Amino acid sequence: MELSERKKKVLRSIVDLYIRGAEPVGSKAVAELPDMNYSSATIRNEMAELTAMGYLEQPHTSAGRVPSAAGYRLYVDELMSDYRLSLDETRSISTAIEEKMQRMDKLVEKVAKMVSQATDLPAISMASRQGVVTVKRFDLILAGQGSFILVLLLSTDEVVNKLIKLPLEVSEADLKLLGAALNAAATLIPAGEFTQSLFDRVMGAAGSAASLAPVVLEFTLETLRRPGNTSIMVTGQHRLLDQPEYRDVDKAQRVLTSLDEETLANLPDVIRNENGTQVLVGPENVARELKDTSVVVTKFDIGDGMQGMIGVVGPTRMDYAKVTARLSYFAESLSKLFAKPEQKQLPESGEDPKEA
Amino acid sequence: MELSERKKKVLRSIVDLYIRGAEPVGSKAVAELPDMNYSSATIRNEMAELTAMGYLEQPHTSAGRVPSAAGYRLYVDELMSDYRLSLDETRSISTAIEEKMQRMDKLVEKVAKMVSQATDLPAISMASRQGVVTVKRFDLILAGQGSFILVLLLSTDEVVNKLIKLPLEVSEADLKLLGAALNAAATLIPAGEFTQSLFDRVMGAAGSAASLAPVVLEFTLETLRRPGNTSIMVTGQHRLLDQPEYRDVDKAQRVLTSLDEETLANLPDVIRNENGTQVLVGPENVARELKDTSVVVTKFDIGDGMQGMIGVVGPTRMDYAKVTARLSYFAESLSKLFAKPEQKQLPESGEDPKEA
DNA sequence: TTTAGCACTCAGGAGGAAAGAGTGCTAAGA
DNA sequence: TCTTAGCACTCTTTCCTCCTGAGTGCTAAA
Repeated sequence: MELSERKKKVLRSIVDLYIRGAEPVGSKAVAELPDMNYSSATIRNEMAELTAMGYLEQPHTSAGRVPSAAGYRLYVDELMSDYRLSLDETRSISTAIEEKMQRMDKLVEKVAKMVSQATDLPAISMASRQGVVTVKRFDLILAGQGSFILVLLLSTDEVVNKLIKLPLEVSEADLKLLGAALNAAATLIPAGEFTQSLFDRVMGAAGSAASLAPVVLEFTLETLRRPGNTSIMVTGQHRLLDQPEYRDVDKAQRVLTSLDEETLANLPDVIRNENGTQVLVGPENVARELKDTSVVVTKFDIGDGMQGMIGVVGPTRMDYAKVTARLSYFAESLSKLFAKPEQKQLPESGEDPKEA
Repeated sequence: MELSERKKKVLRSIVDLYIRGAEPVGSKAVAELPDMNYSSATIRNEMAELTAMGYLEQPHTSAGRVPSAAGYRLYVDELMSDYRLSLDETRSISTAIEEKMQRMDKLVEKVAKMVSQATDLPAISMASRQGVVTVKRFDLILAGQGSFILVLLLSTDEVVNKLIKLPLEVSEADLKLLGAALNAAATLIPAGEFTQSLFDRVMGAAGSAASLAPVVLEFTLETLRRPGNTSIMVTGQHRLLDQPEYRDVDKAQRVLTSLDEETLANLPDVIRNENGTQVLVGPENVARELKDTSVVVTKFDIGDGMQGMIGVVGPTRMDYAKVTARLSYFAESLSKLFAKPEQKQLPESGEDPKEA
């Protein structure tokens, strides 16, 4: 059933007011809004109906109304006005991103911090491999007394290295031989196809370096198998306590705990596959502990089979418009950054700074 | 002035009781302890004196006593009984550590998680270089169309790599030339001595690859300069909220915030240089925000010029004996692990499992 | 269809009394 | 001289109760 325009307007106003004030909204407050040309009694009737329809809830008889999960859902999907980032906001996000980020996991960490700071909420950041990874190239570098460096160039263009120490002396020639054997037999092979016969083949071809092969292959296998979500990072937990709904320590703790635990590993499953920003309102959420909490997440492309995800966690009452806008901007900026790593371009935006 | 044995016994009992109960301790509670053979009145007199001496405090007239910072200090330095780890505890710590930890920063992360779990408090973990770092060896590996991998073997035996993409084509010969130039001119040179003339020398010797030199040298310099504390990690913040003193959200938030911020960068300065476990009681602490909080830290050796540090943050009332015991055990285990990476030995302990 | 008015509900704060915990002091006992 | 029992006193905490005010739903009039 479609809502009347007026009902939508009332609902939107209530959610907006509730987002700012964190307190149940009464009919009078709504009636006093500048462009609301009805009396509180009229609003009251509308509110009663919206409550009956399940979009609003009443904490108790004589309190105002609070949006229900369904109410938020509607708000997020249809009612909320676009939040335009101000020039200042885009600028500070952009310069933050431009700081070069070296490694994958450092990136995840930094992005999480920036997002958390930009939204004043705890943030999640994650980077994961998509699809199957293989080794593009093996390199072995002698590093002195019985140790060498193994360098793997992966199909994702990640470079992984490991210093391997062995009790026996290793010669340059041995390493060359082993390197050739590995590059011949084990490149472009996914983890699933690392069979015993592959091990045997490498060891056969490696001649005097055969004894080194197992260590190298084990490490390679481990690297290729490493759980898809290479790194995940949560920061800014303390910002949760800024939110009035988490002045209740128990509530706060439940949420913080489930952020700390591996609950978040499930997050990817919940996220729809499309790109774009997605809002998980309260009960739609990953973990039961998060049922009074909303999660806003966005995916972005890192290129080369890697996918990134950033998100924030906050009260269902959070300012979806603002949070969504900032997250999207982040995601967009990051995608562009990775698309053309040489010429760090950032999306144009914020020409007309104003808030909605 | 030395305290009488009885005063010490009373003080210890009060701290112990307060640690368990988190509530001011009255004379009656102390008198009722199994091996306390005095009446509450006697205890009361002792308590009055201990209060006058500054070891105890009274929240208000009719509450029991609470240890003052000086009281905790004395407790930690002299009174607390050794906490013997139970067999179960040592075992679970040991197996946790035995899981191999790949990279330095992963290690820091894992250790922090384990410590936090073992102590039920937020934990800090940190690994940092000691002294000056240099490059032991440069390697450049061709990686296809205009990109190559730079591999640095540092004096700490860390291996750092970076995939460098350049607009121009790079030839194998160029890389060889550049590699030779780098190894000749820039190995064993600390960051402080990366002068312009060194840049010039490398570029001169690199011939046709001269244009690649600056990128490589810049990255090297950055790596060598990277702040001593390579990685720092804080986890388990949510456990702080378990402690009754942090049911006060504002207090909790202040502490969490200062954990999140870079306040911790100062930690190394505060820590005495000796090894061993150190307790920072309340006001002795790093940041003003932590004045109602204690920090227990231990250093451990990672070898090769790297130093590790683990610690926990909790209420001044925390169970120092237990926390100290667990931290020390962790540190000891980790040191041993790094001393002989091949034969993972763990310290013997917990033969006689019992709590003090 | 909208609005004014009114009776009703209920959370939250203020005030006050009572309970309970703990103290310090005094005087008696070992 | 040291220890302990007893008691008056202090102060927090808890539990009432009462009151206020915000907000509602309903009815009747515009």
